[in-house]
Amino acid sequence: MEERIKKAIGDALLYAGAPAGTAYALERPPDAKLGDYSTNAALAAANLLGKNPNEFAGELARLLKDKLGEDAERILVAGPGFVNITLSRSAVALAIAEADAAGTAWGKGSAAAGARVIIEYSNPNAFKEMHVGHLVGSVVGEALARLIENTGATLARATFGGDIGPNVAKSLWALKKRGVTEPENASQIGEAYAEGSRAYDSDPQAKEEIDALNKAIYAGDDRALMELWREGRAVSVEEFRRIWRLLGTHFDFEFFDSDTTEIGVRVVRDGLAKGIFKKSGGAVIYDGEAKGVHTMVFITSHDTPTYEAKDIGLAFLKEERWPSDASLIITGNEQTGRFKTVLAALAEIAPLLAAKTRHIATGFLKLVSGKMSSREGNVITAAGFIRDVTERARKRNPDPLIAEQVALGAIKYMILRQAPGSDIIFDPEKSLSLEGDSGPYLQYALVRARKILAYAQGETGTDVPAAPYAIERLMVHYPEVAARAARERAPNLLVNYLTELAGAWNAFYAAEQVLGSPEEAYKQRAARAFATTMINGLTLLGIPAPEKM
RNA sequence: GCCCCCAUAGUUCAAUGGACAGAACAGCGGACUUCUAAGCCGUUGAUGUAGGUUCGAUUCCUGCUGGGGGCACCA
Repeated sequence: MEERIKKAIGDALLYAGAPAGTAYALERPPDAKLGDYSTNAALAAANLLGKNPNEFAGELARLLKDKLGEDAERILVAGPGFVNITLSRSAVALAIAEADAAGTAWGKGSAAAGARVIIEYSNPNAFKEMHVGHLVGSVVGEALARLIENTGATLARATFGGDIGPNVAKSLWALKKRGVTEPENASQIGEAYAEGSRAYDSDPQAKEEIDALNKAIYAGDDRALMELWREGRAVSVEEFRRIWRLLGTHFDFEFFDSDTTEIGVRVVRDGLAKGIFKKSGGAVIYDGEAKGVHTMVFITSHDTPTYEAKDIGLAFLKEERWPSDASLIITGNEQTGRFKTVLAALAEIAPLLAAKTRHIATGFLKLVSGKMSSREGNVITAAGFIRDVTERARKRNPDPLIAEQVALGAIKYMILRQAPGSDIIFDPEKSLSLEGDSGPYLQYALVRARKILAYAQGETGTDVPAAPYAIERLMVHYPEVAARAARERAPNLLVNYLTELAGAWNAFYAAEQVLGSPEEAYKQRAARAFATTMINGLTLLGIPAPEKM
């Protein structure tokens, strides 16, 4: 529908003498009473042509009436020169029939058809537990992956975990001290990390031992140590996979630090020879000040690579394993500055690779009670958080499977409702609430529609209402919203839309009887289209669509 | 010290340079033997501050105030 209108506007603008490629917006008017679509095309073109906006809008409206024919019921000029289009009931009915018939294909786009996109997210570090912060990246990354896939792109999901470096040494040091040779579970390793961190900061001798361990891990010669390292890593990764499964995500590539050090060091040394990097105090640095980014160390004076060198290595490794047209990296916003430096350096080493790589920051998850830190051992782990919310959801849903779907819906909604990048503040008590503007609100609206459809026995009433219901007119916009959320990498646009859609459905549900009504057939189709739209939308966000609640 | 981000109802969040700044929670007031209450309807309440650009600024620019993050051998 959107495309048809865009084409009509484009043709009308050309006919009216506006320059080709005049930029304008086609959007939903602020009030549904004004119509289904609104454009500022007349304002934009009149400006360029030096004409009176209102007169030009009138001209555009007449031309559009001609072009759109029976699709438009009303085309009016409003305000400073907006042209508002109200769809005819046949055009709305057509869109609803399309939604109903298309099923899971409803809302699928083709804007990125044929493109290969690799997206990196979640990025937990082995030898630590995943905390609620990782939940943000995992949820946002998966939603973006699905949104982009929905526009026709071929997608690869990648995650990049730290499995080497001082943090790992801290954990191994404590495990060794406890005499552990075969780590049993992730929380044991998480505790060891906290213990090692504390010792590193307070005990000079421990610090020395840990630094030595770190070098030994890079060297890889100590067989017993490497065995413990492998075991510990395996236990960590197994737990990560369990949580990813729970969250409905999976990875085509699980990269580790240890995979990227060699290639990273090689590329940086090569760049050093070309003058891209500099030696400074024995370290290899990228002097970013001239480019307005932070100067950072890539290879330390102890000859070990920093995360920056590993990120460079990873960029090459990804390209080698899965050549792409676009590469997205999702991390917490505290890494924004670091990625500016890494991408500035990469732009000098491999301009094409850098040009297609984009860093996307997610917000920090903050507790009302203060910042969390795995170093201080007062983390809320991802697994523990999900468990708590699920427990809470069980009060209303004895079925553990549904409780889990509701809990995950609540958590994901909380994360995805905000514009990506802004911090998420939550009061554990409040965000556990399943009421109001929330995931369960969307899920519940869907369940109500499913209930009606399940009760339905045939279709008796065949009357057609005089005007389309608000819920129908809202559904027409679903494909545009899904496309825009993908284009702008902003899942919150879809979340907001679905919330509005659920509200419109609930209002319809309260005001209209479906089963046994004179318009039963018509209303059943609207209910089916709503269920289809909601299921597809929730699926794109990675929010479960329960059968019952 | 330098760099980046942010500031919107009491609270948590929305708002491509456009129309009357939207929701939700909390508050206040309603409807209801229903396919219906995790719901529905009504209502009170906000753009930190001083300028600038624009026909039009929450949005762009500058100063100020307040908050967060980052800044060479950590990740």
